[in-house]
Amino acid sequence: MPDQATILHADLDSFYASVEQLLDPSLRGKAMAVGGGVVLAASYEAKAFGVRGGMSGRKARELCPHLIFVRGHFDQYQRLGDAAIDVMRDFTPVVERISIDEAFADVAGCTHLFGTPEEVARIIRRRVRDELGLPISVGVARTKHLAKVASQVAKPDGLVVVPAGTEMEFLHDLPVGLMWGVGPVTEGKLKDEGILTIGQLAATPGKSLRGLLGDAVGDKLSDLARDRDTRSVQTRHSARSAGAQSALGRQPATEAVFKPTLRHLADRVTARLRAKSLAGRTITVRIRFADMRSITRSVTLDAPISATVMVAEIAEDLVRTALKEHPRETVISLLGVSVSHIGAQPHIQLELPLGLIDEKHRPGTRQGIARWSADRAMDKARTRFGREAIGYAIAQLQPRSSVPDAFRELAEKF
DNA sequence: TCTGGGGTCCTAGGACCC
DNA sequence: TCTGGGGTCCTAGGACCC
Repeated sequence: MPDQATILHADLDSFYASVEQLLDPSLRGKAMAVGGGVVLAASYEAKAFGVRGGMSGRKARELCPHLIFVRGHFDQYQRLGDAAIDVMRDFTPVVERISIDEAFADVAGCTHLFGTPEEVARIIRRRVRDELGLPISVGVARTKHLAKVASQVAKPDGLVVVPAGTEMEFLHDLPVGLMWGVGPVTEGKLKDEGILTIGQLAATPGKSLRGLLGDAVGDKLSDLARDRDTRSVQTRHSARSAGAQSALGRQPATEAVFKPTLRHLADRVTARLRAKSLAGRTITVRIRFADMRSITRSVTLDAPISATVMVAEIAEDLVRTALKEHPRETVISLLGVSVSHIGAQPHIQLELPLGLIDEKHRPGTRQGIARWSADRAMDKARTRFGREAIGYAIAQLQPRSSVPDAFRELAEKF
């Protein structure tokens, strides 16, 4: 365990909204949001009215009648997010990006070149402001968790350093909701026990927390509240699953609806897997009904697959079976397809999966290989001519979704 | 308050194995 | 006839994060 505060967590403030205010000066200082039906990001001026990401556009307008909505400039988010992370990489290669607008860095190895971690953090903030025109908050601490909490405390547009040795003091009066891993449900359970601050959490016996929250969450929160975070900054990590989903509004739960939708979703997911030479053994579908309750159904094969039609047909079987189990549900509002148990795409798929797949679709058969080859050819054509240039005819019938494709592309970048 | 899309990890019960 | 114990895998659901 390092004994110096060398971990930085940097987080671009209200990122999408800040970019829009950068691109269009007339938006600066105003309550504005990116999105329409749903708020994807809100400016600080809008947040002052209670507008939050994920909120419906209608609710946002109720809270803030003069709210300005703008369509996103998604290519710019990608470019500016990359540029901000690259500023951190100018100091150290030990950078762990955790989203489009957020990253950890460990500067332990570069302080002899650039000064103390606090000085590095100041330079990063200044450069992102000067070179990109964006506000970024930074936390500096001995552990990832502390650095992350510190950057939240630093917002907006601030810097908070937690010197080594002062961690418990820093955490003591902060609300438990600031901890990584405490959401509304956990916060509610803790509140019911009278535990409101991280100091109170640290004083609660681990055994009680395990009983209240389950073994894993109880142990994790015990450790974090007592500043026992041993995670290091990871520069690489491999994906464990890949998925796609689509909200449908209100659609009848019929084959005519779910078949083309699943084909489209399977195509999106498997194209991404094939682009990284990956394949997965477990196919999971999610169905959300009219009342927003959702169910999942999954099947695990003996061998990994990545062919569009194979994933699509398995997904169709799972949905068909699940809908038969819920005959009273006649309306669906969302479908999702996800592939997990991901590993490298084997060159020749010899293992035969059991379960729902009938013989002609097994990966190791000639048909399976032919389909995989056809998908690879299609992927190449798309790379040259664009995503919309080619696709399974049935998947092309999909109506345009409420979310711009550019945002989907962005969300895929992990 | 009828609410988008991409992920990660954990839990609990059952099947199965030694 | 109240009948072990440990481990792994699978499935379905849920909490959480950005």
